[in-house]
Amino acid sequence: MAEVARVPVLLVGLRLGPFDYAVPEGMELAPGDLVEVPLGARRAVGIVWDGAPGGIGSGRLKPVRQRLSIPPVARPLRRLVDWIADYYVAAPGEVARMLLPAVAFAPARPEAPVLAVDPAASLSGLRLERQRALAEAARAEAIAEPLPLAGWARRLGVSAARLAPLVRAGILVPSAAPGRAARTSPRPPSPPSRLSPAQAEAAGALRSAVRSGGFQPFLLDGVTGAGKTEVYLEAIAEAQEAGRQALVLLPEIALTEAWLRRFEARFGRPPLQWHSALRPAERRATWHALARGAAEVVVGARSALFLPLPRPGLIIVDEAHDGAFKQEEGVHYHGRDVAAVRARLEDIPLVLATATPSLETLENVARGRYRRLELPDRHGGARLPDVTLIDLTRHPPARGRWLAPPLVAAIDCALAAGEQALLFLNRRGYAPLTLCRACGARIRCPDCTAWMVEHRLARQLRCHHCGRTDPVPEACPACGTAGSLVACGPGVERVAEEVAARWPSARTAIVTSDTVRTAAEAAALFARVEAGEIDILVGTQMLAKGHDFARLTVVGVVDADLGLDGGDLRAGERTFAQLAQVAGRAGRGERPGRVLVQTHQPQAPLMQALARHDRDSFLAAERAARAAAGMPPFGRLAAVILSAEREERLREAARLLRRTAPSAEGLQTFGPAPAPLAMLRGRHRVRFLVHARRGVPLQQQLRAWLDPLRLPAGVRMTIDVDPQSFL
DNA sequence: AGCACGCCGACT
DNA sequence: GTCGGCGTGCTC
Repeated sequence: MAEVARVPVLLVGLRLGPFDYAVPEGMELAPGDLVEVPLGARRAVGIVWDGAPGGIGSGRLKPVRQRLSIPPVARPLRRLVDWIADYYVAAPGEVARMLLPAVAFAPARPEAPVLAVDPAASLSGLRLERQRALAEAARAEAIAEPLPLAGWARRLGVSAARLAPLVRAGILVPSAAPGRAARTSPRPPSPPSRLSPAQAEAAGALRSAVRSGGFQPFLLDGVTGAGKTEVYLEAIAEAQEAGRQALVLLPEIALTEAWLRRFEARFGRPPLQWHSALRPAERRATWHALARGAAEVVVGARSALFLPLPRPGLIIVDEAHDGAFKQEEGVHYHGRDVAAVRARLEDIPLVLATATPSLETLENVARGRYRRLELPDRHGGARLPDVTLIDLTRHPPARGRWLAPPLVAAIDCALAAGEQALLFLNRRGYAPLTLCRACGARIRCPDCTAWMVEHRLARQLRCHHCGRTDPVPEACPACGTAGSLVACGPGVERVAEEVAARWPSARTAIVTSDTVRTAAEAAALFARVEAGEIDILVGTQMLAKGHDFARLTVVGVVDADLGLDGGDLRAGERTFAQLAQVAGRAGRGERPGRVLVQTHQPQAPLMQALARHDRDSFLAAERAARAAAGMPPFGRLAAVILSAEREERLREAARLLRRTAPSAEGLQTFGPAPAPLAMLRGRHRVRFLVHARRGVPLQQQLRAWLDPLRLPAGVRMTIDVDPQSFL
């Protein structure tokens, strides 16, 4: 009997396979093709995978049902799936789901025809006065670029139906220049902004790397305000000139208005965007435009790493130190590291841009794997701000207040000079803790090991871990005493309250994920800041990133010690980066900036290094400590977190893991320890931590340990290789 | 991840 | 006497 042709198929979204399927007579399948296959009683979507099929008996083979008309998954992306599954100890089918967003399955919609005003057309075909007025208005718009009908309707403030007579009368005519092609076709870029010698040198190195191609990783290392963006925009220009696509990753795309404006200033049009706030139609258009190679530049959050790029030329990770690149749900991956692997698999240059590189990245530089390009000075002659440490033990704020006298004085000065100030406190809400004066009870989340945080503006108590919200109670829920609840400690809302009391005429804005939810809101806010309509900004880390406010001269850090408790491996590194970033918002324009840092430990090396702008000596000390302890990047960690609703099931699972835990040469397993969030969303959690010396095959050990285990029902296991946060 | 199969409590 | 709870196992 003739052997049936078979292919391995990776089942998308399933922790299975690849499975073999029979290829029906007359169907042509190549690796990367998307197919629909039968799976038990249901149907599943799969990707034809590479390599030899498995050896399952041909009697059990089922045939592929159909080949889907979706652009196939290119080989570098297939290898990326394999790499991620292997490195992060995940199922390849689960990883594969990340490259097929739902919109990939919706066919690209045909482009709406675009219309332009025919200047020669006569208005005599219009009978009604209001139609003629509309036609005049359309002419007056004198829009160079043709728009689809809906675009004209928006522009003129009428419904699309009211424009129909104008189309019939030949005033709005189909245009030969299609809108989308006009937006994406190569156009000579405007002359680059003037670059400093250091910028020009870095840009030259990047341009030549893009020109020659090949995997070449760079660290673009420049102080805040050094003009890193302008440098890598030159590399993007080079990619465009070579007809290649560029991918730019930013930590929080919703706040990239300023970035988009700089891009548009350089290239004359915006790039495509990819982030969670996109509407489905935009998503679909973007995905398909990239897949068919029509678009040149896409900027996005970490999920943009998995977009199809048939002609890739360059990957940039901006603010590469940022913790937001680490995915903490589902497949735990680090966007920065996956970007590096994708660049290697695509054989193209990679640029990590940051003022505060991670120790991991610096180690790659030290070992000669990454090339460092340095921008030591601020752009345009601006100086780095003066950083003053305020010793809170010597200059305590008044009781119930949070701003120490020296910081108040500095803000007084700035306001008197018509300048702006920023107060940074990485704590949302009004107060992190509410307690009862009568009985001492503290209000906690019933589902998490966490306090409920008062949000006074929203009149709610919120759990920042599970999203639970409760009304603020009138009486203590424990003892019933009315009016006994008091707010403890400051959040941004409380600092803003103090600001309002102290500077009643100052215009203040609170900037957190609660108050600024969308890109449009962020854009509107930052426009007001630039127009001088805001005097004092009070906000969380959202304010620390990338913004460039020319009239902002004073930055106050309300509590610099906040990130340091908790015994996290990277607490120091992260705190330094965050404070250096927020400090970097001061004095970016012509006026010099001042940063005032409130701390209880001004003598701590971290604070001293911050005050002296001496990043490198701080990092050298951190590096030495990590090396001595064999901690990353001089050794590796993986966390295994078990969670269950029923505590006894969790204990049972923990005992099982403990009993079977690997201990090999250079490998140690610690735990079970209660996870720092011992309860999250109603599930109990414990954590194991595996430490491996350099060169020990960590993932192999994890698989050998965990794959054969049969966990008790209801117990979930999460593996986090290279954990960044220790929650 | 689904979905079927299978073995023990409250209903028509 | 059945409906249904979810624990267990399987899917090329």
